[in-house]
Amino acid sequence: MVRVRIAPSPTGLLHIGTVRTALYNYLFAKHEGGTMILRIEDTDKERSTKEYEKDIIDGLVKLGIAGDEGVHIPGDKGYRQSERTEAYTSDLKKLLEEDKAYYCFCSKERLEKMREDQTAKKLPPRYDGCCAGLDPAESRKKVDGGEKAVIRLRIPQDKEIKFDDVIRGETVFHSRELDDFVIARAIDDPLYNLTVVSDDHDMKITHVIRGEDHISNTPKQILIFEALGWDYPKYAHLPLILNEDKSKLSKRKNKVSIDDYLNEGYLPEALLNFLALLGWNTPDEQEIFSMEELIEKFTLDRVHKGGAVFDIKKLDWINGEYVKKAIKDDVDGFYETVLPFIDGKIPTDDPDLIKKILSDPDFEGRFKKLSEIPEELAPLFGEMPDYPLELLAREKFQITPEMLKTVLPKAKEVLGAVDWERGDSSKSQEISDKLVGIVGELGLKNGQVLWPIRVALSGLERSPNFATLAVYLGKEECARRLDIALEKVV
RNA sequence: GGGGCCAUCGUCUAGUGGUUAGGAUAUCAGGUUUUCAUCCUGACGACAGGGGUUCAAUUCCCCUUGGCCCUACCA
Repeated sequence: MVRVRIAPSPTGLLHIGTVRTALYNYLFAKHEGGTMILRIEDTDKERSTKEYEKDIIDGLVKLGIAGDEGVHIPGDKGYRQSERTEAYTSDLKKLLEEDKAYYCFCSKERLEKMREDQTAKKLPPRYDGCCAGLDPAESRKKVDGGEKAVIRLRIPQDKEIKFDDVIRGETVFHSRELDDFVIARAIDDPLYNLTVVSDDHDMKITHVIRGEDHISNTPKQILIFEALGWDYPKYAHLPLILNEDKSKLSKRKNKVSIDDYLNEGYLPEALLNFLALLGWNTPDEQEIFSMEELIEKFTLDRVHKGGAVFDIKKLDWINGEYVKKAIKDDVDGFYETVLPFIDGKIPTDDPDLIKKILSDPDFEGRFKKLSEIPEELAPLFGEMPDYPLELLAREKFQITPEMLKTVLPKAKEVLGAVDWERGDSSKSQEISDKLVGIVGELGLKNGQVLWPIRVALSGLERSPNFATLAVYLGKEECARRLDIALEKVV
């Protein structure tokens, strides 16, 4: 039975990289019919906060990769490391009793200086084993007497540590490259490598799927597993997500918090689809996948080894595809998700009108992100921006003010002859035909008629086309805007 | 410095001991009875370098180079 975990530490908002790792764990677990555990790694009391923890859990639930039946979250069947101190203490005691670990009384200052010296001599910075030879009973007495001491793992002298990475194949480290690293600040204050091992064992994790940046932690953790006499899980190290300059994705160079993307109007499914493709794909040419398809098709053997640059342009494209699909499939649901983005910017007293606009073919593809919607819809609501006569009498189309004096009233007359309810797109063709008819009637060119009409209706250099504008502006507003244009001419 | 990982268009990637090295995105150009957007068509664009192995290497091996990760009493 496959059992995986996603183990974020609550020291920041939910990170894109965490989401990708969570997604791969989720897809793997679901594909294999296994379970996934959400474990909050909050042993660093200085940096961990409840706010971040909440943001992470809520975010994963919101994205749909935690909180359902197969994925346990803290309070449910998930875990919080801060609540497992007894387990760690008991493991630490065992290691101490069996002399697999020892107390170290070295001061931070001494260690720091030692590291500096080693670095200066171009030696690898390693613990010198100063306290390794201390009598355990003596050390114990000193600690009981209140003296401060960290706990270090005793590393085997000359040993190869091998593991078969599911994604990378056999990976070998030599124990000589490691030093007796600290596994706890105190008997009741464990550090990362110890807690991970303790948790992964107690939680019966079968596969550890995590970022490549943990490869070098793996031999350390394996050594702890062995010291404790436990089998260790299978490891799968995922390629990193990269900044444009190929360095590890960082908030200095990119937006990394998932909230930023959600707030900008990227859809959760689009985000997940995009993230899934960063380091994994299918041999066919499919790029858009539903969650069901991802679960069905996801396998670790198709995960890449090389890191992938986070390309926001591609995300925009994928999001655009999802937006189009969402409008076609369920415009009511889409309107609900759009509401927070347009509220206060576009009148929302007539939801049906907005839904019609969103569904209009002329609006297809006009927004890739929900945050772009208010701006795109603005020409249809409220007051137009003021614009100069030159915009109306565009030189490019050889439009003269004299032409406008006949075209604009003609347009008003033609539109006056058509009856339509604001938003009745079935009249779009008729409106269009009538306005295009002016072209032949006055013996002008398309641009000489249609451009000024469109500008008059929108006040903008760029906008949806004249018929679309007319339909959604409504008859009265069209007349009013044509009058405004006419005033500029006379 | 040490250790580890990685290497196909700008980016995400497919792929094979013999292919016109494929797709997507981005960019550019043309078209879609006005603009913008969409859409369609087209163009541009890659096997890091050097050695081997082989009749034949982008593909297998080695080296170099380059990039990245780790090198905490963070996770």
